[in-house]
Amino acid sequence: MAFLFDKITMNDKDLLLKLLEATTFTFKKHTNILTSLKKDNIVGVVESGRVQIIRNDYDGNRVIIDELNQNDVFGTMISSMIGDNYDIIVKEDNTKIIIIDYSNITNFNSTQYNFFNQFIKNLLVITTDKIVEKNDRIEVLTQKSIRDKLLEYFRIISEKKGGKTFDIPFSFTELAEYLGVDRSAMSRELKNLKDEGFIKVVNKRVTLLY
Amino acid sequence: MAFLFDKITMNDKDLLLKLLEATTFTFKKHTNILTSLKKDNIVGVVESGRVQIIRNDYDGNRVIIDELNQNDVFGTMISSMIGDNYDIIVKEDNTKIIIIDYSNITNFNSTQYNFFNQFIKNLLVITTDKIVEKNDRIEVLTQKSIRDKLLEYFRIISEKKGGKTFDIPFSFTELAEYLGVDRSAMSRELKNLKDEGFIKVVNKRVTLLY
DNA sequence: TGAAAACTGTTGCAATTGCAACATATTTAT
DNA sequence: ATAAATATGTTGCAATTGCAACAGTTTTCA
Repeated sequence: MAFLFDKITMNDKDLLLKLLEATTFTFKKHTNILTSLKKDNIVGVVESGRVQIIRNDYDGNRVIIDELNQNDVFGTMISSMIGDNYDIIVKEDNTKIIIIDYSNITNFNSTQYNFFNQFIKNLLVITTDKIVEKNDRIEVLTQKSIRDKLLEYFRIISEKKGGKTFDIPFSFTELAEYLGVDRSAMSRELKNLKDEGFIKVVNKRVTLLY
Repeated sequence: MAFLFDKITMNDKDLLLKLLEATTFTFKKHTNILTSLKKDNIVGVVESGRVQIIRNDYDGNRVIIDELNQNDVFGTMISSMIGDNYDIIVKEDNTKIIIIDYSNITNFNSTQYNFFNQFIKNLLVITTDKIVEKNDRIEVLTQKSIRDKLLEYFRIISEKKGGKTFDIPFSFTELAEYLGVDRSAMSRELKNLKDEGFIKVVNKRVTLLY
């Protein structure tokens, strides 16, 4: 997995964060990070813990837009979220987040600091990886039936892990949100897939039987 | 809109493209670019013309993953597409595409070339913009009904344009693919929205009446 | 220009889905 | 340890949707 401070020494990282005026925050579980931020165009790095980017529909539906663990990077589009029913919710106590003002990155004059170049290259790799992830999800979401959404989702995970057995990194409630379908309807369709012998499900472990 | 060669002089651009061993191709309409490429991890820039990134389902459904016009950037995840039913289809005659090997960008040592830094910053901005676009589409796709998908899609366009009237940049056939729904069912729901007085549609011009 | 291809609008119908409303089970927080 | 909060599994039912099959229109291109 791409890491934002790859190929940058510890010392250079510290200097870089100072030059970019980065700040580290520690959050309690359930905190909504957005309300704690002053700037609206930032890059966030999860130093430890876990957060989710959520959108709440006008009609009460939740959508998990992103799920972020240690070393994951988010942000740079926060400005488009403010006042638009987005939440960035901390899912673990003592989650530590590094916040960098995005304009400090794009305006940074790197001629004197070699490692900045590596930093921005890393950031580029991470954002392109993220596009691939989004494309995967779009592929899943454009399937027409719940069955096809599940099978497409399983196919993609299975392909990544390189095997017919894998763990779902979600609760079933969250999986339904990820797929954009009703939880109970998904539950029913999972049962159908099991009964018809397409898959085996034990806890969060799925095995494709075809 | 972010432009890959922003703040880079014409001369520097030419030098940059030479240093990155970029190649320009000219394609005829209907060409599938992927089959013409040797490398599988590239950045493409549409110099002129129009292309679409399409995925064909196993069951014959098309999904428009991306739609690219002049100056748009694509690629960097092509490797994950090969053999996975993706097509990059040229939609206009004489479409010109600049192809850059992605590894030439990440491995480039920029200490001697100042403008490379600007280039990679531009690329970063473009990819983050693209993430915002993907998030928009995900938001649309996670709506549960065709009606809500349409309204959410209209809401986002309307918000961008800053007005209740706007043009749909798709054919209706393509819009249905973008929304991941059946074309005729979408057609029916559009009619319902019109009949119920929520929207007005003249050709590709939509007006929100609420 | 003229034929072929692509797009659009419409409708009946069967299949799928969301929703609501439960009962249990599991996890979290004090 | 216990109460509260979340998550899970299930089902009936009404509403929505995909699909198929048309006819008519517009666009493409040789």
